[in-house]
Amino acid sequence: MIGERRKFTRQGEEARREALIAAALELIAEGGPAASTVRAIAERAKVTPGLIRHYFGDKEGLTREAYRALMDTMTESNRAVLDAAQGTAASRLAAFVRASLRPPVVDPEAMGLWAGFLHMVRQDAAMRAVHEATYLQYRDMLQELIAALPRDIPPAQLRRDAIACNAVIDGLWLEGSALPEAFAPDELAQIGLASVGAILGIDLQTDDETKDNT
Amino acid sequence: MIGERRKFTRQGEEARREALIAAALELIAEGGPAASTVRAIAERAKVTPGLIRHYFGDKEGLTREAYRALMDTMTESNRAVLDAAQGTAASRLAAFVRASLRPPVVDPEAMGLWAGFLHMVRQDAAMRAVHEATYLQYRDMLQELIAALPRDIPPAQLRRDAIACNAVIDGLWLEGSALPEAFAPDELAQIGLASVGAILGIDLQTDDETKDNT
DNA sequence: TTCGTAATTATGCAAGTGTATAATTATTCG
DNA sequence: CGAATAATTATACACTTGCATAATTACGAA
Repeated sequence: MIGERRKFTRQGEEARREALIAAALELIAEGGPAASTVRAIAERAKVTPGLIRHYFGDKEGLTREAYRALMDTMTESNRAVLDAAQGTAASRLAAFVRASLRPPVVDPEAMGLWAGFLHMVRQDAAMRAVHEATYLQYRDMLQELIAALPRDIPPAQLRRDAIACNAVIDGLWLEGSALPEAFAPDELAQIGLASVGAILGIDLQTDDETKDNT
Repeated sequence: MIGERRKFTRQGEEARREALIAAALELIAEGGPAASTVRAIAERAKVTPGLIRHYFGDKEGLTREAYRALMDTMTESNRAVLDAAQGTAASRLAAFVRASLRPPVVDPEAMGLWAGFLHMVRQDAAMRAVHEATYLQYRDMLQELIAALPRDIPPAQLRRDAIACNAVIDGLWLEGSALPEAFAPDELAQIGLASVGAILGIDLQTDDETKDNT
């Protein structure tokens, strides 16, 4: 009578998959890939390691799906910001940039998560495809916003502008997430707006929406 | 007579430390932090695992010193580019930007290395200090170059300009390293020059040195 | 209620991990 | 040439990892 077998309730495929994916993402964000062991994942998902095999085949399968889920969430969130943005083309672009340079997007744990997956992305073709798709989706949203601006530029320039704006935003996001206390609150967003504006030759800062865009 | 004890020659502290550090860096670059086990490191350095303990105390000690060595090399290399750059302030800045957006700086393995360390940086205070110092050194070089430009701006603006230019360069470096085949050769450098120029309000592209700066 | 089945847990295992300790050997110094 | 010593290797160990397989148990259907 030493070991009472653990009680459990059946929660169905979807709930379990989500719980395991969420657990894996949390662990990678907190302690890097090394911290996301099958046992740690199972414990956090309040489940036994065997379920990982049952639902995902093996740990790599879970990791792949976790990455895909993460990227889907990010894209979805960006899309929501894009759709919610109102007003002129410039103010919509400004809102998009601002959202990318503030919490919860700028966040040390989010960056840890991103970095944790980076080396897997380099070695796994399937994951690299997901990464590339996500990157291009973001850039396309940006390009869409840029194209709507009242400017007169050759089409070839559009791609370059989008790449450049994407890069500033990425760089600021990275630095703000890696060294959070090195920047004043909203300093990143302001620099981002100024830089994107300068690159595109328009003014994004004297827009009314500087304070909030709920 | 089954096991002949392995022959060896004494190579002194410095050589062994360097070999072990180089081995650790290579392994992290190739396969991420998980690939840099004590046994793999020792094998690549043509040495036995015990030497890691002997020279670095433990694996974490080696990892710390490897990171420090990597960062020192990067800073040194940037410094060399800075010192070698000739001509007007604008052309020196252009050379600096260009060097940061071409191989061997833009390189998938270099990025893998950088990403591999990122999560350790978040958790280890000593490594975070090294990271912050390296980042600020790079930004200061940039700021120095920017300050020398023939512009008339308030001093508060200088810091912001440096942060912004650093961010574009970082972002372009990242994207070029993560998706090498997504960009034409030298496309990144051109976009970088155009963007930095736009942010600073000067022209960096019609400079003569566009082609080479050996 | 009973039974079948799929979801879930329990157990076991081979391989790999970092590190401590002991054994050896190359080199230096007298 | 011989002895001392530090550099290097060898061995051992406790722990962790991912995964396979077997045992159970919750739940739906008849």
